[in-house]
Amino acid sequence: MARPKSEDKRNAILDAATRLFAERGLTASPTSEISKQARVAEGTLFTYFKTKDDLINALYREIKLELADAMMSDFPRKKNVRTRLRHVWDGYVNWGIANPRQRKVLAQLQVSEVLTKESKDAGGAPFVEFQIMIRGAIEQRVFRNDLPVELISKSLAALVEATIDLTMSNPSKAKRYRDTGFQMFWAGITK
Amino acid sequence: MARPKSEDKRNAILDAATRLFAERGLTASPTSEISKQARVAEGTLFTYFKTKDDLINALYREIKLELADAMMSDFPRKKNVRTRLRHVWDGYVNWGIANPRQRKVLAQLQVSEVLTKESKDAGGAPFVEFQIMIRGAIEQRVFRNDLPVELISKSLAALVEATIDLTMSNPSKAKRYRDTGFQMFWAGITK
DNA sequence: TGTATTATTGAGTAGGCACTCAGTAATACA
DNA sequence: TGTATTACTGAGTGCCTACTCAATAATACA
Repeated sequence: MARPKSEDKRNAILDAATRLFAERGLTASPTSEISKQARVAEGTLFTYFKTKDDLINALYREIKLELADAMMSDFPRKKNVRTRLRHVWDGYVNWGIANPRQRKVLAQLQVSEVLTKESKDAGGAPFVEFQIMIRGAIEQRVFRNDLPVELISKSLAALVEATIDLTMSNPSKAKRYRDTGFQMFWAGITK
Repeated sequence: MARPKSEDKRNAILDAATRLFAERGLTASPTSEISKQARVAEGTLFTYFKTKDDLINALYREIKLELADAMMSDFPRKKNVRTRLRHVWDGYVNWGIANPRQRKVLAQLQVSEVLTKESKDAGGAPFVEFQIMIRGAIEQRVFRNDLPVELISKSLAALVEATIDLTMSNPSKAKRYRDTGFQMFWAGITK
């Protein structure tokens, strides 16, 4: 085994990358600066991640996992569809407000050209339970006719994003935006 | 006046940039490659745009203008709100399907760190008429209570984007997606 | 305690990039 | 036609970047 790698250092590197990526963008954040902020030598960064692209892909998976966690923890499996969707909605909104940097980085990563197909698949994996819920609800005719699964999940994501944006620029109305946004979403998908 | 600049060359540069940015991303598209594809010398690029960031900002405005044009041309000012919104919806969807590259580039630009505040303002300007329509409809109580203007415009954009994504991956259902998406949007915002 | 293995360091390297500039060609205007 | 002005060219420049590597230190295990 010899000397083991340190989970702390790995996290410090990912944290530093998150901060820099959010502030300056992916390509304006050199590995020299990332390692400096993480308080490790530049070479160390490359023992934890083979290339900068590797680091970026790892960060993507990490953030997706966190987000899925925020949405699916304490998921009320026994309750009705509306309640379950509302749970997911709130989890997403709260996560976005509490983690603006990760959210900003995620937005950059999703349009970047460096994510591999494997990373994209891995990023979607934690959301399977959510997908299954949607499919179940479609079969039970909870939603309006012929709504494709993707339209539902994408519009949820989209409306949540809009809700977070609004809340960030006017935090005192947080509760109202969260309610209004969800009502809008629910009215859109049900008959 | 001496020798004038050529509108053609300027467009060729912007076109080449659009193609490259869509395929490889902003930062993986060197000015040497852009000028090569535009069939001009690299120096020429810098007589039309002072810096690469300048070029990017100019491209952003150009694309936003095209999009606004697609949404607002033949705008039926006399018809009711639903019809007008549907017009805008269709214009946006059709533009996105017909111009996948520009759409992809726009997505990249919007999260990039190079857009100036001036460019962002300029990019929003062509959509004022749309904003005015929304505000008018709110005053006339067409929508459900207390919907913020931004939530309406952002969710329109978001649902259109989702609709376009779906259509691109399943073109035979184009018409259905367009209808379903809009119905969903309309049901969401009205009471 | 000794040893094999691996992490850590940071100066060094090669490659790529945005941008320049001196020479040349094209155009507007007198 | 002549001239002033400006566009056009592409080799050249200096900076910055991702990544390497030889030396050193830390750890697991016998």
